[in-house]
This record gives sequence, structure tokens and C-alpha cells, in this order.
Amino acid sequence: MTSGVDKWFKIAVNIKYLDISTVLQIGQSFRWVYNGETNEYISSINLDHDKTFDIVKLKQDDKFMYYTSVNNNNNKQLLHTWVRSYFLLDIDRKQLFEHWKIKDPKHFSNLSHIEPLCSSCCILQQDPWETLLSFICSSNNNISRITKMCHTLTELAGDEIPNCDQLSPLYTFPNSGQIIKVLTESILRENGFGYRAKYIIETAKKIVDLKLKDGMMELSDSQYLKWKISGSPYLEAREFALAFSGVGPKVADCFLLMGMGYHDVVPVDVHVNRIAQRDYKITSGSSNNKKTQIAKLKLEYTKYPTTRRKINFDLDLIRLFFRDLWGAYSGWAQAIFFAKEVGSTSGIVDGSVSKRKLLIKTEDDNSAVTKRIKVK
DNA sequence: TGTAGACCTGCAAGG
DNA sequence: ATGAGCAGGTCTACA
Repeated sequence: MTSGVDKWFKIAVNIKYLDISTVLQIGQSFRWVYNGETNEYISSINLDHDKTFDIVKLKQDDKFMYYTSVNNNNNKQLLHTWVRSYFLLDIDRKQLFEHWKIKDPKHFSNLSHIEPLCSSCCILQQDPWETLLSFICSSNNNISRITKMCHTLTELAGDEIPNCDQLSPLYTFPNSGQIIKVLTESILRENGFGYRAKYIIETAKKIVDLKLKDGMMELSDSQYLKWKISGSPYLEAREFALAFSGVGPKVADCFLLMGMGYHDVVPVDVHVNRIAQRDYKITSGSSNNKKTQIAKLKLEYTKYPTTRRKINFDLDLIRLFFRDLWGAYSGWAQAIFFAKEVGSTSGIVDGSVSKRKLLIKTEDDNSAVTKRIKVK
């Protein structure tokens, strides 16, 4: 076990540029536990998408992000690589903003208004398998329950990680094999998963079957997903993702954006839909132009039967509108508008003893980002 | 082929 | 104290 003194490594990141208290709680990742006394975030992390997990801690001040691993020798190089990759630090957010200012001046030109939201402009590059399951849990659901469900999944089917020096034990995120071995739909239902219980079991089964069929049983689920999908055009990747139970267009796009690195994907949910209609005047009516566009998509999607069955063409046009407007990192731009629109709430803190609420103001009053801390 | 309802659960918001 | 309504949707059963 550790001596009680963590050896922290650090990386220069201005908090105005990237604020982990926003990014980790905005509803992208659901398994970071915040410790209000130490101001640290902790989670079990699959550092290289392999089969071993580390306990990772993160914290931040104005100029630096600090990171450490509680077990596995605190491998600096591995951690460093993971942090850069998880937060996608090599992507130049300032350059993205410059691009968006040119492409969408109406909504990005007033940078003083937008600037407070820069800190939330970060799409995390998460573990593919965990991302897929997390977002299956997310459908028609709220962040605090999604968070709870993700933790429950680890407790029910993951492995307890020894010596992690925490008040409550931490577990690995279960792989597909563990899920089908240990869990059933009724167990998940008893544990509050509701109708998503079935989707989780079916999805885990499908991954096991696919790996078997492809002769790739030695790969972890995430390695398999990357092997299967990486490099594919978006439409093919989405077709593959949509074939899973409980995965519709929104969940598939979240998975591809946050788990598979498809940065130009804008997941269209009720909020993005509302933004499109209200701020961009995307009509829900049926103009000739729109009918033409849909007819074109229908033709194109005949090659993709699952997509054809599950897609909503009106919403898909909104995705395409934003992709064409914002470009290669349109998914990141969407994160800014999403944060502005709904703010965020987060889940468990210190073993669910208390709860933290973080709110980003949404009024059109050019106000700065405000945060509210609420402790039960 | 397209479109209403149903669907688990927990929580805020308003009365 | 109580309970309708909703939450970053998806699935199924019908016309």
C-alpha cells in the first residue's frame, strides 16, 4: 500500500483552458468520485485499454493538473500518456475557437461571452467499452442515476481493487464476460437499472459472440471495439454501433464521439434539437429543400439496414447541419452549447455521503459561468 | 415505412 | 407530505 503520501506528477494546463470540475461532471464520464476535502477526483481506470486497472487521482489548480496512481507502481510514463490522451491535450482549443468564429460568427464572435465556457470545451477520450455501456444507461435518464448505475455495475460484476486506500472500495469496470457470467436481467432490475437491464445483458452477450466469431477472444472489449471500428467511415461505424440493443442514434453518436474519437459527431438530443430550432432556425416543418435532403439520405442509407431502421431523419439532418457548420471538431462545439444550455449535475462524492451540484448559468445576460456547491 | 405509447426510477420544482 | 412530470431515448406495436 502507499505510504499515505501520494507522489503527484503534474502537467501545465490553465484552468481557464480546461476545468476538470466541469469536464468530469458534465455528463460525459460517470465514474469519477469527488473528494471535497482534498479536492481530488478518483476513479479506477483502464490506463491502456488493456485488462488491468489502476486507481487514478486527479486534481487541479490555476496552472497545473496533477495526477497520480495509487497502485501499480505509479508508472509515470503510462499515466502521462493516459492523461494527455484522456483529456486530448494535444488538440488546440484556441485554434478551434478561431475556426468556429469564422464559420459561425453569429454564435462565436462574441468571445467574451463564450470564453467562460472554454473551460468546458473538452470531449474526453474514454474507454470504448465503458462508454458504450454508460450511454446505454443514459437513455431517458438523469446524470445522478446514470452515475449510480455505472458504479453499481462495477460493484456487482467488477473486481474489487485491493489496497486503494479509500473509504469505500473501488472496483474495475466489468468486461462483457464478467457481465454475462455474474449478472442477469433480473439482477440488474433489482438493482435499479429498469428496462435498460435487458440492453446491458444483450449488449454484453453480443460482444462476447462477436469476439468469438472473429476469433478475437484474447482482446479486451475495448481493444476489440477499436479493432473492429477504428478507421471506418462514420456511417459504417454507426451502423455497427446501432446493432447493439439499447443503442439508438443518440447513444451511438455519444459512443463514437467520446469513446471512439469521431470528433465531428454531434449527438442530437432534445437540447441540441431545441438549440437547432431556437438559435439556428432549423425548421421542423417540411420544406422542399428538406424533403430533398431526406430523400438523399434515404437513398444513401439503404446500404445501412440497421441505421435505416433506427434513424430519425429530422434529427440526422440536424447532426449534418452542425457538422457542416462547425467542421471536423463539431462534437466539441456541441459540448459548449450543451454546457451553456443545461449546466450539469454530478453524482457520487465520497461514497455517496454527500452530493455536489455544479451549475452553469444559462441566461442570455453575458454573465460569467457560475458554480454552486450544494452539500447534503 | 412512419409514428404514438410504453418504459424503470429518482429527483426537483411547484403547489 | 404527496405525486405529476421529466430526465442528454429506445423499442415495439400498430396503421
